[in-house]
Amino acid sequence: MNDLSSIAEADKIESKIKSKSPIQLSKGGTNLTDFNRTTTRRVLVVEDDASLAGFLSAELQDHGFAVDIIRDGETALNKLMEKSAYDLLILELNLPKLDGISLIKHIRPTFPRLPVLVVTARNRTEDKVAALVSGADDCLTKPISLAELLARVRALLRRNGGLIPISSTVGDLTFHREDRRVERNGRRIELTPREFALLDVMIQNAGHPVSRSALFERVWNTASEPSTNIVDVYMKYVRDKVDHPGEPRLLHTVRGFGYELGPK
Amino acid sequence: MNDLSSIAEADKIESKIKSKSPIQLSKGGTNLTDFNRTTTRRVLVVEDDASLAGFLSAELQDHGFAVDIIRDGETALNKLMEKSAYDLLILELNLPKLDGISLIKHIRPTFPRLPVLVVTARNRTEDKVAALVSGADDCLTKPISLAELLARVRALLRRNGGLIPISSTVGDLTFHREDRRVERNGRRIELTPREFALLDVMIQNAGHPVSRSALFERVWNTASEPSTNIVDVYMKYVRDKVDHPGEPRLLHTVRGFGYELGPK
DNA sequence: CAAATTTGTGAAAAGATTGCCAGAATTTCC
DNA sequence: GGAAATTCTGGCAATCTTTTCACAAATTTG
Repeated sequence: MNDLSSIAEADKIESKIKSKSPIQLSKGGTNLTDFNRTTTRRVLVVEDDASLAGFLSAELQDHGFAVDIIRDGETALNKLMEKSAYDLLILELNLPKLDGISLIKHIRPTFPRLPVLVVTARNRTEDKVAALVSGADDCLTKPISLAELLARVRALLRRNGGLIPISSTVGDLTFHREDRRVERNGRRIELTPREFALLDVMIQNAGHPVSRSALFERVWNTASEPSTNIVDVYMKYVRDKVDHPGEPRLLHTVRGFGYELGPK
Repeated sequence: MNDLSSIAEADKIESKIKSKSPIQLSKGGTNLTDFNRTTTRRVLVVEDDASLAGFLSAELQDHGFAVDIIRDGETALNKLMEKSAYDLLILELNLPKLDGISLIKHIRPTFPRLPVLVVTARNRTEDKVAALVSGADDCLTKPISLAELLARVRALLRRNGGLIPISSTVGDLTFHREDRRVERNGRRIELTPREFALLDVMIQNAGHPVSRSALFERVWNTASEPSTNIVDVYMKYVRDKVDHPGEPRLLHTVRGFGYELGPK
């Protein structure tokens, strides 16, 4: 498993592969957005068409995911129930033994946060709606575009944190989750718990703007909007510790939206 | 026609539209702060039964949607063609002048992605099938359950996974709705909230001209006509960032009407 | 071609958002 | 309990965004 192969490199491969997309997508996406990931995301593909399953599996593995394939709904349900080790479920709707929608309904109570990406045939939009109504998180229509698939898989994994890497690196900033150690350029950065949580969310979304409300929800663990400028204040605290004068800035403002972490 | 069009803002529109004006039920109030969070979704209800139309409209509005009601198919078609200003179409099949299925067939070529939710009477499964075949995205059977209606409307409008794609590509321009990222040719494009909303509407209507008033309605979230050249000014801002000198132009002027996004 | 209409451009005023600070409230730790 | 660290609030200043308006440029019309 070529786990550590940087995703940016994998994206170059992507552009070589002829896209099976109906729409011509831009060349490769030029994704500088996923920085070094140090843990593997585990994906369960439940798909009864062998060739599509093979395609999905190969592409996802090329992009650094660990993939298991199961061909029918019943086996998938058993596997999920006995082993809750997946970060994402990719699901065909027409499945032998237990259809996709029933499968979602069965697993949702047990795994309320597991991201489920549904794959449907074209012209079956009522299925699509039914899937979303019954608890799928996202939906793709055949024929599947590789770029779109990867974009959505990443978006889903990013949304609720997915599987959290033990350590991450953005530019010259390293972030060690388990022992709460943060360094930039060898210099140790001491963060308070909230500051750490804020930088954690930024790290998990490195290269992507994060909205102020998303930050508030995840760092302050609440469902409402911030009623004060608390997010901004903490962003300043973290900035003061991370971005020293003379160093290139890592924490950028996205005006009217939120903040973004990344070299620029 | 006992229109409820007692809303002041409707005045200007009435004078401009030649045929019978639809009931204007959009709630006014351009709130700059909330347009960033959640753009108000605009729903067109085409329903000939006044009481059902009223019910739908009231409930949808209570849940934060802007709703217009039209009572016959022909007027609906005109309104849609004149302004591509809706995010969702809710459609009765039995309509005066132009039935629902014909309406769908007429608008699909122009609005390939507009979500259409059809409402049918019970015991008319052949209608249901016909509607789905001819391009409807989902189907509800009377009597309508409110929870079901809202669930399906939301499913259809879901930014990621519904019918509106998480990211779109036009030529070498890629647009990531979810995380507010826009790139052309690998070059990152930073947009202010309004610029982003404007480009979003253009992207959703790529390949088709969008009228100036439709842009104003959707980007500025209002029911009236622009009283200044604000749309043109913002189009220039977006152009300056998207169409750099030397690159093929993507944002074109459609004289006397509005603008169109697309390679050409 | 000139007049009329429509669209593009620059600049400045008005409006909003974000940065920053000082101090108050809360929690943690001894 | 008290000191220290952390978290939070509110306000003002700096910065950026939005809007308006006057005029220039482009296009259509007569």
